[in-house]
Amino acid sequence: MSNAHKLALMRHAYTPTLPELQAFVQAAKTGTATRAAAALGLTQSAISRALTTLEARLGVALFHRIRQRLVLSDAGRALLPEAERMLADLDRAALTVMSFGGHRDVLRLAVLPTFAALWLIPRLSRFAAIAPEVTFDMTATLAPLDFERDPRDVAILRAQRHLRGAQVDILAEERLVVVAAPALLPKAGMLEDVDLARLPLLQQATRPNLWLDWFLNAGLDPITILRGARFEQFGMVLAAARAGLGLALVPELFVGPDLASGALRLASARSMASDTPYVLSYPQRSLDIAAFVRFRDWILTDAPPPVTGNK
Amino acid sequence: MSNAHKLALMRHAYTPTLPELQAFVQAAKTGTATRAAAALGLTQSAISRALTTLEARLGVALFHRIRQRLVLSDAGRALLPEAERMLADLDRAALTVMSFGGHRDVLRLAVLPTFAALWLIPRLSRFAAIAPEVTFDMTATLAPLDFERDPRDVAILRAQRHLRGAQVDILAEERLVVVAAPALLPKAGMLEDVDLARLPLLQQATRPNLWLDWFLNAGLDPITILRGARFEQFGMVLAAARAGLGLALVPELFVGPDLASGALRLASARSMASDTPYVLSYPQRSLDIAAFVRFRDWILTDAPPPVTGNK
DNA sequence: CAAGTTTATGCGCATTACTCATAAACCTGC
DNA sequence: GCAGGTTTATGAGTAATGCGCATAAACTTG
Repeated sequence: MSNAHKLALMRHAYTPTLPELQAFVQAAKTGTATRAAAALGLTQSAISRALTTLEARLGVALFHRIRQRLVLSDAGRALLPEAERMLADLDRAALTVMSFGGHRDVLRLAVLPTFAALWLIPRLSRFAAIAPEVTFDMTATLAPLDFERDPRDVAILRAQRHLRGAQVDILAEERLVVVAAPALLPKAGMLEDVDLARLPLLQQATRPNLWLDWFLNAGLDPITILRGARFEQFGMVLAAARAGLGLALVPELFVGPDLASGALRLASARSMASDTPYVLSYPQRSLDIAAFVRFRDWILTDAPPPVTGNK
Repeated sequence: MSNAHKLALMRHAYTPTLPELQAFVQAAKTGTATRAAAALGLTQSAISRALTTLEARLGVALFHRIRQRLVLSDAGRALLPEAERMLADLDRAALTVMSFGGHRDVLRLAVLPTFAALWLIPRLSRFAAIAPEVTFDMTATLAPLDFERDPRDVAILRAQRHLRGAQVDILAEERLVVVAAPALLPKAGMLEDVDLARLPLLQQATRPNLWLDWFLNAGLDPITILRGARFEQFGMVLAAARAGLGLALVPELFVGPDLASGALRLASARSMASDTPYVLSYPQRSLDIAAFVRFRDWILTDAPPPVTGNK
């Protein structure tokens, strides 16, 4: 018997099984084998048996049996967060992989949520038309990825031109414009800054300085500038603007559809540049993926610029 | 049938089993079911069967079968790092929990490796005498822990007096002394700095500035100061010093045993203070653990100070 | 004290994991 | 081109595991 074989047998003996871990986690969370059984669709004796075999194989008590309750021991307390995470990881991994079904090439992207919703996803049909065999696994991110640890293929976010461990291509500079529902604006023309300041200003929680920057030279007090409902994502801000709740200062990239439909109008003739562009960032290893290379080439050259102004 | 029951059945259907994951990872790494079988102590048909059931339950091909080789598909490529990590996590969690066996209370500590080896562990017998039911799970660390993510109970390291998300108690200020094997030193008296500089100076890789700081006012060139064998941990530095390889500039905390035994002698009459103390850091939740509270009280008040000089 | 709850366990069955044997496909050296 | 050796996939059957049913014992509650 080879050493690998011996090691595999030993590991098989002490490694908990999934049914055991599932029983353990539910018993730990509910405090009784009976309730754990209900949660797992098993009988109480199945749970009891699983806990017994788990404790036997690990050689340690995971629970104190105290007056018909299962109370975690120190060992059980140590195992619980790790078991929960492992079961969650397994579930997530399974669901992630299952989403690959039916497609040959899958790109895994992490994208700023509103950028994804308002800029990228609406354009994906053009990419799908030229590369129908490629599909996407898209997740939201607000921070750069560490591609040495993260299995994803590419990130799209606002970032400096250089990121550690990644190549960076500029997608678009960010320019911010002021928009509002037409009902909130005069019938014709644009508003001056002093006029803008009289209206409610919708705030973006992750970009709290935007209105301060906009009104930098307007001589207004910060209280005036910062009052207004606060929302966590630009998508929410835009929804509030469409609802007539106030003025929205948002990336020009995001307002094409609402301007085109008339749901929103520009409220000021000027715009404001941001110092941080939207970028595509990806690890060297992604260049070996044909689907990624096609996507990158498409997004860098073929994606048309955003639409601005009423048509 | 309750909703929880229905969900459990669905999840049971799509969740990979451990044998399936193990077969998948080995097949992915070796490229053939035959070699995976050898690694796992199973037959080739067991591997083939496991891969088939895994792909069926996930509804996606994890391998391309290309001329009698198993080549990972995109889905397989996505799953592999996660599956490897999950199996490793499970193994580590099992081994960690198994080490709790036989003890009622376990403290999980992360400690600087040399501090553990030379200061803490030698004193643990005194703590064990007053708290025999407490045992330890001790790991090495060089960096502060993020206690929101890390399940461990306490860290002992050199750090500033304030750490995010942790309470910090000062254990000891660090003072550094110069020691050497007696054979390397004159029969009596201490050396002046100019005399020290003529001897080989043992370097500590993670503390490269120590000798620079020591000789700050000695007017020596850096080349003289920095030459010498380099070691990654103080334990290694001390071993080299005992071997007569040169002078060691090390924390006074660590040299008690060697000074007491005569294996090392002080080579200079002066010492040098460091600006960063050794601290105990721990999250609020650890205060609910009786064993931890006893340990903290012991180490802060009862642990005797280090021994300095020949006795 | 009765009725209802819990856990642990004997017994037996259902399901899963695996082996053995083998067909089919592929590879390599001659 | 062929023999010998490799691989995978699969039918058939066995071993191991997971689980349900029933129940004793212990505990809880009104």
